[in-house]
Amino acid sequence: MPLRSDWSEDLCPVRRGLDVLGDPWIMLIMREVLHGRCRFDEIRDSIGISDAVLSRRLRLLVDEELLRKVEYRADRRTHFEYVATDAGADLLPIMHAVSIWAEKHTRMPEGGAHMAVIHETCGAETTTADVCSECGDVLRPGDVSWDKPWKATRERLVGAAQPS
Amino acid sequence: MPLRSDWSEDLCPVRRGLDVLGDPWIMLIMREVLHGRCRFDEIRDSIGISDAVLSRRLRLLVDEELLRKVEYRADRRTHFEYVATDAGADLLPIMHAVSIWAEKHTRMPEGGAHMAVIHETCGAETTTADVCSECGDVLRPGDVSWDKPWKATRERLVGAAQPS
DNA sequence: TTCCTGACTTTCTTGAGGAAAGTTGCCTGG
DNA sequence: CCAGGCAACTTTCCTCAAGAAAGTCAGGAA
Repeated sequence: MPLRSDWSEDLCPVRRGLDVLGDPWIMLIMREVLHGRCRFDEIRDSIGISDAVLSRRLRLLVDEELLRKVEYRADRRTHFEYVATDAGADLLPIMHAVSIWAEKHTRMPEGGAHMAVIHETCGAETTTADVCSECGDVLRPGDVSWDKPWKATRERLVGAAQPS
Repeated sequence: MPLRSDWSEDLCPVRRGLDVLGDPWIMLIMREVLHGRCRFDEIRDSIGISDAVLSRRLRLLVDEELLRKVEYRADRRTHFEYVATDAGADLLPIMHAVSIWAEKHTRMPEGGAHMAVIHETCGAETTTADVCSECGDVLRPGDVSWDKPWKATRERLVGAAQPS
């Protein structure tokens, strides 16, 4: 439904999933939100998307209930931010799977390094997508950090917002 | 590199992965190949892609070494078929992750049903993406069947071709 | 020789992507 | 009280990809 063909009525779940996820920006936007970068300009600047496209994608993601748009007040101004719903937070295994695949099968560019996914609950690095390879627990955004040596950061992800 | 922006030099593996996988057709084509539908016209007819786009995508997938194009003779004619490389076969966890997500978070259309992924090695259905939730083995295409009740099929996937 | 088929390539129109500039409403400083 | 910023979009314009349909080409088959 979002871009070209509408596959939301397809019987095969892979196709129904790709109806939403088969766009390169969707996953990047969701990744930023799960990293706590939730404002329009933060997302735009960190992934390098044009205003027009970001605006369209955010509307789509709210329609599809992967994000929820909420107002909040900071420094005496009203801002908007986009927070993940349960459906949005559940994209984490797909991101892990993509990341595992890319580390194995794409060429690591100059200055790159291995990105470790740390399951903070048990402290170990996990090498599988949806359950921790060390302790077997389901991986949820709030329990996981992404360690990016090339940026010298280790960021704990943020999970789904509680439904208001 | 494939469509619009080139993200193949990005330091983040998620972005490098999406450089190739962030297109709805790529995953569908690879799914057909892993199901043993390897010829141009088989792929076209089963996923409903236009000739021009399929041709471009197949060239891309061969360039990126997810597929290999091979000649074979059948019924006294020479045909071409596209077979998965190791990198192509390793997309399986991503497909599983997409399918698990879609079954949980998209509306099941009229006439649909749950698609079970069966790990034939142990005989159980697996509910995780990359290792069998029952026995813990790594899931490889040759050991997995997709059971689609709405088509009354249970197809064993085909793995990577041996490098020639 | 002509027909058919597999595997594309070409043509054409519509619509999405990307860059840049314009818009709107809230808020602050002078 | 007015000018200026800023956040969050929307508009405009140009180029290029998607999708539909028709054309191409080579190897058998009738």
